[in-house]
Amino acid sequence: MPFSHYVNTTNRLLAALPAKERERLLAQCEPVELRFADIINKPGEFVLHVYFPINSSISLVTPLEGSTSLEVGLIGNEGMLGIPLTLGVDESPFLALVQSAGLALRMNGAAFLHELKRSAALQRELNRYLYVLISQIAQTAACSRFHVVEARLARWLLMTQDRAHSDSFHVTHVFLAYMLGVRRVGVTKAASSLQRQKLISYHRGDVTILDRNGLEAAACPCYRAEKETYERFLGYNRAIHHQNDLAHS
Amino acid sequence: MPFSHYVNTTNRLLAALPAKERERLLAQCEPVELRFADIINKPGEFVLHVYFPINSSISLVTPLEGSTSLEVGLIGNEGMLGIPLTLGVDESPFLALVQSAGLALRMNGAAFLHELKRSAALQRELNRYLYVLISQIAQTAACSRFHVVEARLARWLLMTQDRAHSDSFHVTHVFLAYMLGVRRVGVTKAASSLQRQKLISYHRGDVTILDRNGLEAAACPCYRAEKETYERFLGYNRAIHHQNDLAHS
DNA sequence: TTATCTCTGTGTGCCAGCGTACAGACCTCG
DNA sequence: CGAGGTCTGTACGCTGGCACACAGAGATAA
Repeated sequence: MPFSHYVNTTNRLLAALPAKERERLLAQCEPVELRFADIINKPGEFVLHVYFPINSSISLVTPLEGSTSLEVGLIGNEGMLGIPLTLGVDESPFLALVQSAGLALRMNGAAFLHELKRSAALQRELNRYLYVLISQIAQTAACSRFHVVEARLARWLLMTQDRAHSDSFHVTHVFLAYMLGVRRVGVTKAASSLQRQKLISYHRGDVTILDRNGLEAAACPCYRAEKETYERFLGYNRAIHHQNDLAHS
Repeated sequence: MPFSHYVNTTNRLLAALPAKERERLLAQCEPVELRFADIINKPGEFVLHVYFPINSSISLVTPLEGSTSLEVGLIGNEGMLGIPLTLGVDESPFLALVQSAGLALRMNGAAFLHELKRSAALQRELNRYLYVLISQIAQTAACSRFHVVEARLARWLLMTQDRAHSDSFHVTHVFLAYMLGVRRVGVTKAASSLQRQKLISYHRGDVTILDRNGLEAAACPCYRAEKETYERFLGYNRAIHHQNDLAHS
């Protein structure tokens, strides 16, 4: 089954599961095409499904009184949307919207909970992922408090590129302003600065990363910090350890 | 045993457990006196114990490169310090320090994990608490991004008062600046403004809340929002529901 | 009492980001 | 081809918080 083979290597959370449990989950997933800026979940709404992104990414946005808001988390193929379910809560505190279009696997919430009960491996994976997500939210909090727009924008672009698995993707200045919690004008300034430095190029929403290293230099240290956290707790090395653990048990 | 009777009504997380499991946990806890500004855990350090605050409170602080930092969470008698353990991780991403002095119950991490495995009720409680904590971190992120110092300070004072269960507590401007991620001077300005409005009074670190309602009006909406989240997911009403659930089962 | 340390208050210049407004370039569709 | 919508660039005055510096008042200990 080529499809299943394809996807089980692309969502890393699923990929880290023992084959049997992974197949059981995949059998209950349906592939869905996520479109840019689609809203998957509103704050306070029931969570009906969980999503495992493949090459798409999903933003977690905290609403605030008024029209302001702030992205606090970003979910790509390293994770899952629908964490509240694993915590025994059936609603989400966040607005979840598609940040870069692409493929994801969707699974019914009740079915997911049923599988979660059966699979200790899945519990373990999700727990670790939750730890990383919390770290990310906290890091983003400090970042958005202290760092200037240009550095935050650079970080955002890098994180999105990592999750889109592509050098170019679609995103407008208005959308970025919404995510970063700044004015659109602020994004325009920062973006044109990055473009002048030949780190990126864009035209009416189509952004291309030209110089990844340069962009990393322009980004705040949060990008590196976050990446290290991911590597450390969800990365390849850990997977090796995990295999060893299994071998010993 | 008067001590055990006293404490089991004061940490709400423990109080929500069935008597048998609560007693088992309490038997393995030791009471500790937490002193102002004591550091319980540094980022990246091993988590050796979990803490259930009684009338003390503990801050979770995200460190950033340089000397800057930001408080992202606050733990009082509604919760527990040591969440990473429940996620299968033995270190914390945060600096945990005592924000208001008082009593807490401390338990060995390994013993806690052992009990956690045995007690479905404890798992349930901690899961819900974790959900609330995540909401709080995200709320704080947006708050510190958008709201002015004076409103944030008011919020902070209210949250601390709630957890200290007392109208006055000890905290200096420097400490507050550290928590709020601003300059000490900024705190001095905001605090003297609140004092001019007769909402609080302070002298060399001893703060007293004079007008709680006024302070709530001066605080950003985040305070109310957060309180509602707590009530909703950890509060009394939920406890009632919980009792009903038990009765039906 | 005196020296020292801690805590709080004030002042000055600076800057990033804000709110608002407007204009030009580009795209799409009738 | 023209009309209307979308995306991006620029300008202007404003303000909250920044860095830095200094001063005075209260606490503490010799």
